[in-house]
Amino acid sequence: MKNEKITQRSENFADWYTDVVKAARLADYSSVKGCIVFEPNGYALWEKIQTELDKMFKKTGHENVYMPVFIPENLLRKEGELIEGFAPECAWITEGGTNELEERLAFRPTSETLFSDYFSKKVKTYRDLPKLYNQWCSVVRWEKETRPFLRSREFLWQEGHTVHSSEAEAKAETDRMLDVYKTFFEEYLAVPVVTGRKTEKEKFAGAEYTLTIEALTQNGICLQSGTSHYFGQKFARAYDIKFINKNNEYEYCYQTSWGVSTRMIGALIMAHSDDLGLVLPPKIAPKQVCIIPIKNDEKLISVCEHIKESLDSKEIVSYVDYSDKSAGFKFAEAEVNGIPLRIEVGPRDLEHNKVTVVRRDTLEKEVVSLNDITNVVMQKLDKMQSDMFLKAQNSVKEKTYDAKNMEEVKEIMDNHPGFVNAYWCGDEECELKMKEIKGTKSRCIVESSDYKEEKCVVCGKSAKHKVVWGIQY
RNA sequence: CGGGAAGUGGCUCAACUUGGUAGAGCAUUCGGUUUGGGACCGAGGGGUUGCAGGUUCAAAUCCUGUCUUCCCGACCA
Repeated sequence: MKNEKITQRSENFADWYTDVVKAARLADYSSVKGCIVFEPNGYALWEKIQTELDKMFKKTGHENVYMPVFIPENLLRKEGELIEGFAPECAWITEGGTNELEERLAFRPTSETLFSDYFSKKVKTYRDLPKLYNQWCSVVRWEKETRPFLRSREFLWQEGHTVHSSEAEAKAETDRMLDVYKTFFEEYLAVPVVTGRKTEKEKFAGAEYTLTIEALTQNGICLQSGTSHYFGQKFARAYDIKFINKNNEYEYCYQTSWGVSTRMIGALIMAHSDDLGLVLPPKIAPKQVCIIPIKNDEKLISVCEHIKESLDSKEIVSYVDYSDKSAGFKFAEAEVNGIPLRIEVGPRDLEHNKVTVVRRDTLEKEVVSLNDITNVVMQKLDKMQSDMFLKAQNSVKEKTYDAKNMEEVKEIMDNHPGFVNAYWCGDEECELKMKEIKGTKSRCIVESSDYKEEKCVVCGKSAKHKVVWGIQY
């Protein structure tokens, strides 16, 4: 079995990725440079991700809001580090209708400024705090090199923005949301992640610190998949967000923001999919089971429909493939689209009151009794979800290395890239030297202390941090 | 932004070197036979060759510009 439309991973991983995106009809290129069309399969996946994440946000006390897509230039410029970080990739509107604008408007690259402006009007006393908001929207960043889902000029995401009355509470929020992301990635997407703090060089423009979750692709490339930022009082000072505390004194608020984007669809594809196409974990697959009548025969179709009804009653999302294509075509179609389970209903099995169930991840076939089908499906979906996570976890373990010096780092990155654990002195110069090895960057600081025994992998001086390094997409 | 490659029916490509009626496979539509790994036979439809200029009796083909995409690099939360 081989899908002729898909380049094999061993041949060219980058081509394989775009082939899977197209063959599974997740997205296609549009006529707008650097922007993709989300096709029904891709958008359904995003909707499923949204639904599950949104539940988690609501459970942790967040409310959804919506801010404008435009940001007036002066508002964007109030916080110096932010604009410095984002200015090179802002898109600007200079005309409205037939008139040139007095002040140009940026398409939001991120909404800290709008939220801060809003908070400054709404927050008066400690009783107004905290405010825990989230918005689902798209943002625009004028990227030079783009790839479907991984980096595009307009992309969909969620950005949480919260404002608190104490440092401790805001920091706890930053940790909590990183944790929500980690849980979501591991339990729903079945994608293992490494978590930690970004270095000064890699942190979000305007943040005091940035926490991150980092995923790894099958070919050992790192994907920054979600970030949670602690702002301290930086934006509060720039946008004048003050409240009266319990001592009847004015105090600047403490803020956070956190976001994940459609890039996680890229992470999902690169973690699980294979040479036959998309592979989706059952908990995030918009369609979990495909029921295929081998022939276009009334009797077979009626059995298919009975199976679907029974699965419906257990809230398993299934569909019957009614198309008049050949059986082989339908099998291949379900595979390329990453439907977790396929049920083949044909006369041969049906003589013994049985059907064939096939798992997408392992392609394992099992002939099961029609009476047990719903239970078998539920068990298999559960098993598949946990197997996929374990498999991905093993794959990350295999691609995680320790390095003591630059030669070791170079050997790893040249031959079999992945996560590299190495100690670091904290000096940006050393970080830049690492970059000379195939663009290796710090992914995150996993633990810090003033090490005496451990030496910086670059300069050999005493280390301050244990850092995970990698090549990024 | 630098280097490289490419844009021709919906898709993949041929014809370009040497200018002269745009062609194939897949997809699609209709009819029939099929259906347990991408079915087969027959008949049809569909292209002002990315766009804009120029050269020429004549341009998919030569020239200029422009847009888009892909790969490598730089940049990038």
